[in-house]
Amino acid sequence: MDCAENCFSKSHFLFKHLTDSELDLIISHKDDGLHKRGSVLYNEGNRIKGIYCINSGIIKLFKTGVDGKEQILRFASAGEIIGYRSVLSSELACTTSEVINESTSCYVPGEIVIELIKNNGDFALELMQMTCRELGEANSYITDIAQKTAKERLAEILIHLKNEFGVDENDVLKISLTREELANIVGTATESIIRMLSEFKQEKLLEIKGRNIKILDFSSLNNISNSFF
Amino acid sequence: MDCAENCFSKSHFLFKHLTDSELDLIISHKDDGLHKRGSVLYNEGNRIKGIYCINSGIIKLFKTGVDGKEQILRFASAGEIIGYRSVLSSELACTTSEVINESTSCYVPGEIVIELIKNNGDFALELMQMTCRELGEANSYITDIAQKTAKERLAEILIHLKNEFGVDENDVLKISLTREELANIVGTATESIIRMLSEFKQEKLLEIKGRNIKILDFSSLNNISNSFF
DNA sequence: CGATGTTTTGAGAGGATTCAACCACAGTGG
DNA sequence: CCACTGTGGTTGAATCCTCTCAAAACATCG
Repeated sequence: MDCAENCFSKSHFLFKHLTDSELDLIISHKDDGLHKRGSVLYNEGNRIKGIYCINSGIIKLFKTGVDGKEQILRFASAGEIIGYRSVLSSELACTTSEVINESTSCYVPGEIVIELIKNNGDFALELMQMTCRELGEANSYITDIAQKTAKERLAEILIHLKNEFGVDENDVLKISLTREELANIVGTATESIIRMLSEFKQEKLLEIKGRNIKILDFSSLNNISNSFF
Repeated sequence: MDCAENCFSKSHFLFKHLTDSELDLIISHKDDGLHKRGSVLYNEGNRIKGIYCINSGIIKLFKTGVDGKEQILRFASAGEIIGYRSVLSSELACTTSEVINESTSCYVPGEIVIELIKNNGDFALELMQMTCRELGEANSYITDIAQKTAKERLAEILIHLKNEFGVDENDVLKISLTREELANIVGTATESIIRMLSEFKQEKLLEIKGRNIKILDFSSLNNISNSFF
């Protein structure tokens, strides 16, 4: 439950830039928490006062569209931070963050983060780089979703999920999502996901048992996805 | 052609945080340029060494999809800066920037910007806020493009273009785009844009003369767009 | 075991793309 | 001067991809 391992240590890509006293400052103000599947760290539209550093588990970040349909924008797992966008831009939260796999995280008040940005140039720069990378990924996804077919996008997402979360000892994707959640990433209907998954299964690209997905033919899937991984 | 007015002045949202000596530093290293319609500041995949601050005109930023189709991600006009994402994340440019309306801009070497981030906390914070706002917009657009129909998106874009660039004395949108460019924002086919525009025209929502678009019924268009402007 | 949520399958409707042909217009060069 | 060329805009028809709706199978859990 303590975030010292995955977050506030010298091995963390972002917090490694902090001095010992800055680390002490953050640690003395942080607030650990354990969150079960389905619980929400913050809701779209909330005023967020701090950031969350994820120590374990998986969080999904999504927006709610006009008809109430979720659009999943990204996931966050060990070492990643969420909520910083709203804290830094002084805007309301533009996403809801909900736990997918039971998660421990710690909350750090926004003033502390802003203080660190102002006083520690390396920290500021690293945080900026992180934000810029995320923006680059968002731009790519806009292009994909605007131009690719649902099937191409599903193939791409499956590859992405493997790269981001890896596989277990049986080569099964570590992250397991409902069909609806997959649909809410790809931006399509649940039924379409089901049809495409069973199509991939028939073509021997995947093996599926419930929510467990095993990629059998990575390169064919990669070809279908039309991307450059 | 001098960028002192729109960029490097105390009235600029970002550069106002600089001290006089920092402003002098940036001004002594900047490089002004005039760019005609169609000219490209940098291409997707380029390694960018500095940022461009736009003094006048309009630039479109787009990614090129698999089949060579452009996806326009945003526009930049007076006072805005482009290229900073790649400079700060140390990644290759993820977009191409092409001039739509003849533009003057000035180039500032990346090292200067990074130096300023490290040394001036307020500047760093403001730049971060700008990036975070852009990220928020990108997230919204992902949701829109994934969930809305092409018609809803077109209505939304038209409203957006009016809000961002305004209208002239005849109430005509100041930014004029080809049908293809509109299609490349909305994420649809050129023919679809043509059909939808003439549909809007028939319903007396718009008046169209070539590339000049005049919004006659803003609120109906806003209703169609299903958004919260 | 019933109750609830998830997954699956089918059929039909609808939105959007593609392809093709055609027009308008501006610029080029013989 | 006029044919030639290229770009941008328009329209129609056929096709295809996806969505929606509905119903049934399945799973999970208290």
